[in-house]
Amino acid sequence: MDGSRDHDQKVIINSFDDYGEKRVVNEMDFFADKNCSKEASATFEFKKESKFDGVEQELHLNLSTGLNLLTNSPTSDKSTVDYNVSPRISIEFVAIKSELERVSTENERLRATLNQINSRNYTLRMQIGALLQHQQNIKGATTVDQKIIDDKDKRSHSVLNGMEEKSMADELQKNFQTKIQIEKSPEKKFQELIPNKVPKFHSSSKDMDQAEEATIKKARVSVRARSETPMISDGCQWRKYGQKMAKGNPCPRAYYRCTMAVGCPVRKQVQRCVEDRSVLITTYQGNHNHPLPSSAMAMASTTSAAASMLLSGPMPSADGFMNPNVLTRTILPYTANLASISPSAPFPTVILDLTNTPTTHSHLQILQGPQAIAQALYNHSRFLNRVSDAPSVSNESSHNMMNAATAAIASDPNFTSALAGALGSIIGNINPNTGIDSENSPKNASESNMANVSFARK
DNA sequence: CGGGTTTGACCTGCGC
DNA sequence: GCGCAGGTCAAACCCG
Repeated sequence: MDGSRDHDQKVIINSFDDYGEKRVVNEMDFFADKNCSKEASATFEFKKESKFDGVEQELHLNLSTGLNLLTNSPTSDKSTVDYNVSPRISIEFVAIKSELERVSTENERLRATLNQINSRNYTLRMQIGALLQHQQNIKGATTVDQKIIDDKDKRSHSVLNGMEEKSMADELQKNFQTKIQIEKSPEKKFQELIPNKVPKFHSSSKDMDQAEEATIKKARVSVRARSETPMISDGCQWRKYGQKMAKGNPCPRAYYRCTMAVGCPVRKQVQRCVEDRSVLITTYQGNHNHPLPSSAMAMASTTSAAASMLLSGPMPSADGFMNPNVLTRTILPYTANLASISPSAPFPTVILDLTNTPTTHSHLQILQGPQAIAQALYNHSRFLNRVSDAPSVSNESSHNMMNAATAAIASDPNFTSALAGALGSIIGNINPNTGIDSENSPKNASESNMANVSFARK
């Protein structure tokens, strides 16, 4: 984008989108009427030249923000947006509508795929759990309880003879180990970044593996949110198992564990912020070993993705690797503290701060709470996609981001439109009625996914 | 009576 | 080794 200012306070702006198409904001006339300065407003004449199906089209949008730019005016909070759309938009509107239908169909297909994958994942986890339990019983079942479990287990597996059972167990174990190795690799990178915040590692590979597992297990996601209730509703069922007074905070810390499935390892701690009692700090640890209701998917996926992002190690940059604290800048470049990695926490911890009051950036004013998370994740995803080095890492992180945003959006249709609008304003190419970016078709699976979800609930 | 909460005891890791 | 703090356990208690 380039611009120049003439003597009449007009700003001429030319911009180019990602595809090199020229977008011309002809005029930003903040003080056109010098004799009527009391009601000065910003007017954007938005002229867009694009090619659709080989036919050159022009889209004229006259956007009157209605913003009273005078700071002393008592009516400054009555900002409105008026869209006077030229009839020429109708052609493009039809094209957009068909694109929307196509995207919706694609979204349904992806949703079905996602459900299928989740289902398979759940089945595999159950099989692994049963297998590990079985192996443990076989190895050293010395207590009475273990013998009882072992007997029950043997009875339940009586259909299989010993050889078949062993073969299946070996196969599962093999697959499980392969999967674990794949999932562990990013963790090694994480150790290099914050060696002081993870348990001490020893030279032997066995110890190394144990330490890595411990770190993965202990990775935490802390969510700060304003709430008058003792616990924020995240869709899961929790059972309180302890309460302690933490040092330096007069408010007690409550300990909860997930009770949606037997043996679910997820724990959470809830404590009020010492600086601001209205802020509730909820710290999640672990991954659910069971399917979640849609109401719980938003928070679970967000925290899971944040943890994955944390554990996925350094993000690439032109001159090597970035410190993970770059999250603060890349996840949400507009506000400083929505997401960060706590340097003082005993375990690697991502902090998602949802307490931010709206900023002066207009496109962020509609984003609060889960919307802010989705915004952050989307920003991060876009950032990663612009970085060319180490695509495996960036793609993985990006994918996790998008999963979280997807779940958050899908779980709450109320902010779908808001998010779509926000994304449109960020991308800078938006249909004000649909929030659809008509020509910036997603460049990769992540963005495609995001767009699909944004439009699906309309 | 079953499930959830409370609360003191216990365990563990870490710093000195 | 000792003390401290965080985290967990489990018996007692509460509630619908």
